[in-house]
Amino acid sequence: MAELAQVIVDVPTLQTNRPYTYQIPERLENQVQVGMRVIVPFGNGHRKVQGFIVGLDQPSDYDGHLKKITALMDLTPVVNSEMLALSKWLADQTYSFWISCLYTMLPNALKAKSTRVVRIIDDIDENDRQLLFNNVDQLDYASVQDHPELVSRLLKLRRQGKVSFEYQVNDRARVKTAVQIEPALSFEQYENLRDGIRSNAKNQLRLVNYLQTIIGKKVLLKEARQSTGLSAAPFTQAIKKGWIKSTNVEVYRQPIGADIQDQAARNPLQLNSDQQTALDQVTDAIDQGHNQVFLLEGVTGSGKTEVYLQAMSRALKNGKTALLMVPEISLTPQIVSRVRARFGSQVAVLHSGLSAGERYDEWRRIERGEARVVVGARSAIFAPLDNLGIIIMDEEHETSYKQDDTPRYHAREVAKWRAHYHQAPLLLGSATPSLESYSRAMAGNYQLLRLPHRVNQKPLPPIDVVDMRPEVQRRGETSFSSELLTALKDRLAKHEQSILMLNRRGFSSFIMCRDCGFVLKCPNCDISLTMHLDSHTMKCHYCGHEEPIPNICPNCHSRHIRYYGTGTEKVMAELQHLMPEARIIRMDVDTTRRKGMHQKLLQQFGDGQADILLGTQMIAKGLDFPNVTLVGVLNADTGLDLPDFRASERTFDLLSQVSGRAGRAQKNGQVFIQTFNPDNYVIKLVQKHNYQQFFNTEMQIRQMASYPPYYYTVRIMGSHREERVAAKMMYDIRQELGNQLASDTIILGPTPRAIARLKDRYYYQIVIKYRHDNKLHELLTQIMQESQNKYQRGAELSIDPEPQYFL
DNA sequence: AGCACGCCGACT
DNA sequence: GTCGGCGTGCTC
Repeated sequence: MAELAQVIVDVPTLQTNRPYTYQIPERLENQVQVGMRVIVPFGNGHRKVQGFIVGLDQPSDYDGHLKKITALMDLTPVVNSEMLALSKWLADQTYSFWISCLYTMLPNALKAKSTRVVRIIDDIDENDRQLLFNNVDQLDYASVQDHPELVSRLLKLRRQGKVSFEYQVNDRARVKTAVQIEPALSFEQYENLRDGIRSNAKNQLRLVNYLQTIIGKKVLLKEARQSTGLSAAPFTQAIKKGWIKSTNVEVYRQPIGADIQDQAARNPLQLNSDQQTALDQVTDAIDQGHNQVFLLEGVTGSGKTEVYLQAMSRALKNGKTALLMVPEISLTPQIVSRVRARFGSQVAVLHSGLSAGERYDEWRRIERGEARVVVGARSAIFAPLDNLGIIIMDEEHETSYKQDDTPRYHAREVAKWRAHYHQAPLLLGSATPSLESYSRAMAGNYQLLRLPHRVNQKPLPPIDVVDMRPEVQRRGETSFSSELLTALKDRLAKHEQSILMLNRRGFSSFIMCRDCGFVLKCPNCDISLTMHLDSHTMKCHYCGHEEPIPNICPNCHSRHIRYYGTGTEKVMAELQHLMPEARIIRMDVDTTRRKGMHQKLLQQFGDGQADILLGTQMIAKGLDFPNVTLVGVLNADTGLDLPDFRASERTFDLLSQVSGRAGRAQKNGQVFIQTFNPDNYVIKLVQKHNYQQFFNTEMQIRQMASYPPYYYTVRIMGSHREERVAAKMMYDIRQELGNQLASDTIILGPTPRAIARLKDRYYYQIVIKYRHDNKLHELLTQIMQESQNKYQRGAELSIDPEPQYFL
């Protein structure tokens, strides 16, 4: 029997980021297992905290007094051995706390809330008793903690031994239960009963009739009431009289819409030859348990989803499970209902709209093996599926798969880890693959699969690039070229719909000439400079280069150089003025902030309640409206000149995706892209629908500038309330790195971040670009470890591997 | 994070 | 001379 347990405690700090050894009390000896949650005393005050058992009876060189585990929180482990290993790997890879990784992988309901309670243990002054405790002998610490004078009184009383501070850990993981009933008597016995019931006791008679129909079955009380139309009272009576047996059973919370299925999608569709070829390769890997990565490059409308569904179906047939990842924004009811139609009740869906309880229930269905198919957004990569047969990641290039909160993991990397663990294939799908993935496919590390044709046999819509420079010169400031306006009016007359996208990325931070399209760039890095209004300078966030804000364009000497950007509100007003009779729906962060609004607005547009959908990037993804025949991009440039080496790639993705929204069904579509840079290679290649050539061009640029995928990158961020402390820390780190890294490793910075001061802290960063550097990871881990003691108090350090933005 | 220990200013 | 300020270090 195990006597000692290694526990990771819920204290997310550097110094406590390791297992602590606890004694297992005898009464728990037979129950403890690795992966269970526990409550343990921690620290001087013996305060109670939640923890996870990560090992049993492992040797420890700690020779102090060992405390005992207070309680077990679970009957079965909530973290299996795969997840335990994954959490450890994740903490190491992302330089974050083990405990944070464990919580990231689990539903929120499993993170206990702890409370402090102050209790009177000896006679205290009557005044104090009245004032502090309101004449009861117990007090919730949270209610006084913001009143320093009350807190100090309490601390004094504690020193005198008159009150004690106690800690409670409250598990929030609530299992929902419902009453289930079962007939307790036989058919004949109910017949006999009936004779004894007064004929005007209609409800009782109806109940007996009903019970006779469900003999041998168990039914939820709620359902029984629905079928009989009876209130709860007759059932309660019947239970008392022994006519019915009742039990409490566990039920799952049903998210709204969980029963919606797209009936038309129930059966597999006939695949075209491209789809079939792709599927065959994937199913081979599934059958053979081959841990291979596939990259499925398929233009918009090429039927990738059907390939996913049939691959998942194969995994299930082999007795395995399947995981489909979709970006949150594309996780629409349409796609979910399609998966449900194919796989029925075996499907669990994980998305951000679920309540904590619903998410916990879906998680348990997966964990117990009741749901063998999981569809979900980023965090679904941690779904506790056992025996995975395939992992699919749709829109693999989407930046939302990596986010900026710790642990800073990329879902694609976690997917690779899990696919390897299960010896299963990983299928990455996209119309515009990330350069990282595509270059791996080119190098033969990934198997490339291609779907170059749309399933409806229609060509991709023609794209007109509209040069806005003469337009603005002729007509003054406007968001609409005459071409686009004419086309919009034409659709309105034909009762067809249009989508207009306003690209707002990078909104106001860079400067562009309205006459020639010139953008100020860094002479060292070839990256747009960012405007800093506080210092009245243009700064490069890579190398720190700085110059004054120009008044006239250095290229054409025009005075129309200014920061660039327009809001949807303003465009909406202009459009309404130009086309007073058009019905317009505006979609941006403001109009979709309320939960469910996003879906509702799309629904309205889909139902034909508006002629034009005007929105930001969020309208580019996954929408499929057959009546949309016109797509307009109002300002294609905005994203192009962001001070970000991925700006071109993102713009190419975005413009390609939004273009794919036109002409999805029978009617032909058309696309207008308005730009001040009509000669830019990104715009030109979007126009030609030529991903391949975009890839080649962009790769050359990346190679010349030593960016990914030629180099790996890491960003180190340091902050402090005082600027010079933050700067000093980062220069020290730079020094320490300098002498120890590989010769072709490039260290950029330290530079102040774009938002150098945030929440009264100053931020500095170092960016490291490297090819092979076997010392780097270890060195960074060490720097992180040491940072606590080495640098001034109040200094914070974080490390972001492969950051999405360098801003 | 939260608590104790420890060393300096304004009070009975 | 003491109460309590928050800087520093530790939690099995």
